[in-house]
Amino acid sequence: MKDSDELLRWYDGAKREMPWRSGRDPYTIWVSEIMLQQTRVETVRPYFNRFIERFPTVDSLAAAAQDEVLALWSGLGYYRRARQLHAAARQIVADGGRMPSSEEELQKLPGVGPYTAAAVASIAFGVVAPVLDGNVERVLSRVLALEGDPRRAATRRRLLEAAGRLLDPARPGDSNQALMELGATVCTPKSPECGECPLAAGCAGLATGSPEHYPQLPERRKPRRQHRVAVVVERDARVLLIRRPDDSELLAGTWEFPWAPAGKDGGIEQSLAERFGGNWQIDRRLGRVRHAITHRALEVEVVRGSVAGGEAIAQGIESGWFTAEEIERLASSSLVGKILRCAGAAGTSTAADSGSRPCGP
DNA sequence: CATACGTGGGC
DNA sequence: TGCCCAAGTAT
Repeated sequence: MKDSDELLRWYDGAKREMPWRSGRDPYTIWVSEIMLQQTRVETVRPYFNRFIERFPTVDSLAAAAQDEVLALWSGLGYYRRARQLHAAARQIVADGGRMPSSEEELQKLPGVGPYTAAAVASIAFGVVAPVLDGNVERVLSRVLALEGDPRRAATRRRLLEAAGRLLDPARPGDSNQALMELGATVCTPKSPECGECPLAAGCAGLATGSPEHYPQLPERRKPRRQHRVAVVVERDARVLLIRRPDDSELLAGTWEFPWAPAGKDGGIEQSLAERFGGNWQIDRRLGRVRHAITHRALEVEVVRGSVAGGEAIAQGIESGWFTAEEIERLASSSLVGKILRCAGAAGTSTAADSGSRPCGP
């Protein structure tokens, strides 16, 4: 039996149930593929369900405000995906409302690269196009016992060719998903279960005796650590948030507490004044939130504060006073929720008198 | 081509 | 605790 047949037979018996696998609506599949970028299936599942319930069609997504889209994305990470998904939906509607069906058209959408274009084209439209994601890269690096960094362009071409050979022209979408599912559940980064693998017979990596040796990924750079002081300013059961600019490199378009770099002696109030205007008075009582990001780790110390001089937030910086309910609905960074719970502000927690006890994860 | 982007889970 | 990893894309 051909490898592609073995693979599909295995997939038919071993595939996991996923909400986006129930239908073949291109919009739904597109949304799922964007959410799944660098994100585990189990993490995506609840976000996907909430998102599709609120935005069941391209038109409903295109008609939404960006803040609401970001709020539904809150906690999922890589927020650029949400903004680009939203922008792409508006682009599609402006062009007539039909989902693009070819790889070439799909890849013109913001946030859609080679992987997502091939995934949507094959799964939703039956286009015979191989995908190359992290799973496929690992599975085929092992099958071929490929030495060297698999992310080099030349190597990727070879992997894509191998993926194409495993594609069943009658079921390209299932073939692609089968290879990814295999990587996610059997051909895992550590301790692969080669006994369960439909490709084991022809796997050169397994034949070497140490399939885990592949793929040979380059070392990662260590993240740098940043220390910040975030200020929870509360007034009439509302808290002050600042909106990050859309072109911000980090957490663009999301709301956050006013913050300043920590460590400058006595300079927090001054730093805040320079950044946001107004006279800041800070009551240093609250705890600490650790916010880890892949490439930067933030150690956020949370303190209470107040702003003298009315709404003295510098012009040009978008800011607002939010109730806990509004934050629940609209605030788009999960760090805001963490800090709010830590601070016990606006009636969101019973930890209001947590004193200087560190809090957070 | 290297780097940055977020977060949560596993060991 | 700290490190690795996960259905990639944009710059």
